[in-house]
Amino acid sequence: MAAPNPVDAKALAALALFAALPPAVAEEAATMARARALPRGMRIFDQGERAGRAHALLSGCVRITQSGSDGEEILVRFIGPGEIFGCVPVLTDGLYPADATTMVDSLELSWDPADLLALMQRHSQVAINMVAIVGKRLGEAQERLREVATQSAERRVARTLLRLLDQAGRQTDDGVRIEFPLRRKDIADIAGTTLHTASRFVAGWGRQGLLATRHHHVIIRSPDQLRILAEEPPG
Amino acid sequence: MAAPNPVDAKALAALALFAALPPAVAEEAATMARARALPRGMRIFDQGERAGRAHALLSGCVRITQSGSDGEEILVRFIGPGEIFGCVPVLTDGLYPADATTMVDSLELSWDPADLLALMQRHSQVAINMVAIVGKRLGEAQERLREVATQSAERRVARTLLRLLDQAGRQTDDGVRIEFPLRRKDIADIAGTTLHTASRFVAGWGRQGLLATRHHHVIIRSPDQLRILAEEPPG
DNA sequence: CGAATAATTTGCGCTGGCGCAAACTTCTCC
DNA sequence: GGAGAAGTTTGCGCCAGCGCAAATTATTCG
Repeated sequence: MAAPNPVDAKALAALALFAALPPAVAEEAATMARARALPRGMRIFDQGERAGRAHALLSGCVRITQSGSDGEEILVRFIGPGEIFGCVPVLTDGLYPADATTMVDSLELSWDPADLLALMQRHSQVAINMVAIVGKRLGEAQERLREVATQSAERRVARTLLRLLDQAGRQTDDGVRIEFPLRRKDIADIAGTTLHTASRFVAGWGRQGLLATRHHHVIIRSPDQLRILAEEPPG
Repeated sequence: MAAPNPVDAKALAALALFAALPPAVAEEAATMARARALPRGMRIFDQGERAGRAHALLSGCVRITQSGSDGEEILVRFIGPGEIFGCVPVLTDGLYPADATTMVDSLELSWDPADLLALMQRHSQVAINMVAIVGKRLGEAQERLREVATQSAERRVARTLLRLLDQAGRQTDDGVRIEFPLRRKDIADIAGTTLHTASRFVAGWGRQGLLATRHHHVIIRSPDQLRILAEEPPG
């Protein structure tokens, strides 16, 4: 299952974690990394499990979910190509805080926690980049928190789609397509509502020609209309 | 308003940011730091403002709030002694993501962003400590997110009090006292509900002798009872 | 291509908790 | 100590959106 080294150092340089660093560092990281091809639907790690590896995604996409003791879950975030995941516990309590599952066939790199830590110690810029990455996610989480606590379900669903558009939107001749396979349940879990409520809004917007769904992919035809729904109180 | 240097290096060593570091580094940070005494109710920085300083709290307490374009706000977190705040934007977009206000007379340290950045570059452990701090907060934010999205208001209010108890609880002969001055509105803003709803629950628990409020301080008489409410579906 | 399966849509009733408003209590400051 | 301000409690009505359940449609696979 594990591909042997050498891992391509150029692929590493594309990670935000290694931005603004000399190529030598990326090569150093490459020698310590392990590459793996992961089939669709594969569980990469489980919430609460000992963090045995720190991960980065080269291609594909990974769903990070967190579930409580009562079984209720939320979708914490989607990981796209070039993003890291499961790296924070290396520096905290050593336990993965969430589940990670591939949504399509994917290619990941991973490191032994001790190796990554050593790399960060040798090259402070790597650690600094990581603060920036984690800090950005913290800001996003706090913004979502405010939205879930104060805004209507409709606005939240609209904002969810807009955010995904930003993260993984690609122009097609039909509109902007979100490059993650999205079920209604996924949208609901990000927006913090139920499958049924999310479906009602998305179906309504589909009827208005604002967006369309094909093969579990959402295509936004008029982002501006959606933006209005996301900003404005219901009208 | 600004006290002149020297800043006490021993005070710095108490910050989580400088944990596991030789005293020399704390002294280096001390020479760059500026100390200020802040009166109660003072706005330290505003959301969206250019991040002119990175902050740490020596004593007192600071409330971090985030508000949206519509004026709705949430209480992101309380900062207690030894915690840093307003440090992440140093490494990201350079804009404070929230408001910070003192809740009591407080003492803060602050650095020029460039100085803190240079310090992190020279001493990777400082940057690594910061990843740990920010990562821990990210985990907490995601947990709150799940709670707001899936649990009843009652459970969330109960959990809010328990979390504050953890962060700033001190045993007294009357029960465990939360060392932050807390209005009902604060509790509501953390729990993600309204003043009225939060008040109903807290008042009810007060009537049952589970807790008491005096001088804007909450005293929990039986944390265990509260814990049951936080865990169990309403019954 | 068609059957089996999975996902989505939609109707309907119900309720948690929000919003408003008013009474009451507690702090603050002169 | 008393007037005023600030914070809290509580009653009441209402509705967004959850939960259940069933029909419909899309997707997968033999």
